[in-house]
Amino acid sequence: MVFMLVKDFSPFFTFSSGQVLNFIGEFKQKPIGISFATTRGIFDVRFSEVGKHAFEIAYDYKGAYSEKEARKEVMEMLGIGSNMKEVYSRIGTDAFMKKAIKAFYGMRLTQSDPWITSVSFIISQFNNIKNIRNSVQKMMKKFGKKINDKYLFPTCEKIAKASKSDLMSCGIGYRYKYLHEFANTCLNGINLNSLYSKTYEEAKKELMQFKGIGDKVADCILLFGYGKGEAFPIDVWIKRVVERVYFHNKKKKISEIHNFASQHFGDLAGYAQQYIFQYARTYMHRN
DNA sequence: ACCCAGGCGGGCG
DNA sequence: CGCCCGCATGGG
Repeated sequence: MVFMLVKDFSPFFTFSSGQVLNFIGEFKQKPIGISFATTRGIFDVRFSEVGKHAFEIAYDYKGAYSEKEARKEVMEMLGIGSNMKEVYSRIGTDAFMKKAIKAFYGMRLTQSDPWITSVSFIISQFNNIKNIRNSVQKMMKKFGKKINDKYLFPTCEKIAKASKSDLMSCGIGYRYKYLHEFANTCLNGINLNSLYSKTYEEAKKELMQFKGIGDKVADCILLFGYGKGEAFPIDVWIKRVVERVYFHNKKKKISEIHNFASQHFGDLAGYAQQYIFQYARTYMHRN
């Protein structure tokens, strides 16, 4: 069992925000524990509140990780490597952002691995967060290796070789063809790890070659799977709010919103996006 | 019985 | 380019 103390952290906001879909267990206002499955192991994490926005984190793990790798994995998964004072001072540059930061203080950007993130966000299109999590859980149960009472996240080989009816039984619907093709290419063609060293633009271009990965899903993968902080996923909510708050409610093209995000938030655009998204979902309505 | 969900691909002008 | 349409499925 390993312990860490983390400040400016809210496990509840971090994990109820729809960045990570492969954790096990429900989140309540006072979270006590959570488990993550990767393709290599299971992490059990517990949180104890020790002060305002401060938590003691205890974790244990099983699987093919050295202690050092496990620690890095946990830090990435919880997003506890960032200096939030600095993040907030750089994205909190106007009244709206300050309000969003105050409302979700301690929400971190998390990072899972590229394969898990890609699968999750290919399923996410034209879907809702509850369904996405359900599908991910079903895939883990159906195709993941069982460790005690839990399941690993399935490897790309498992998904590539799954029968159509088995994969369809996870409730992924018409996205089956996207996921099937993606898994097969990951098995035989592209190595997802090769995108770490590419620039944001290059990596995005490559991801968007896949059917089922468009502008928004590619940005989610780059942000939540590769930690490329300048990615700014634009879904219907982000588009609406940015137009409303920053453009006097005028319609803007996706490319114009990307330009705005890049100029306004730079390499912290992804962080800004997460706060805008949560604030919009929680406190604003559709029109 | 409807309606909606962190979009995307394809077809059209 | 911009616009428009269909899309599997589960939950409210």
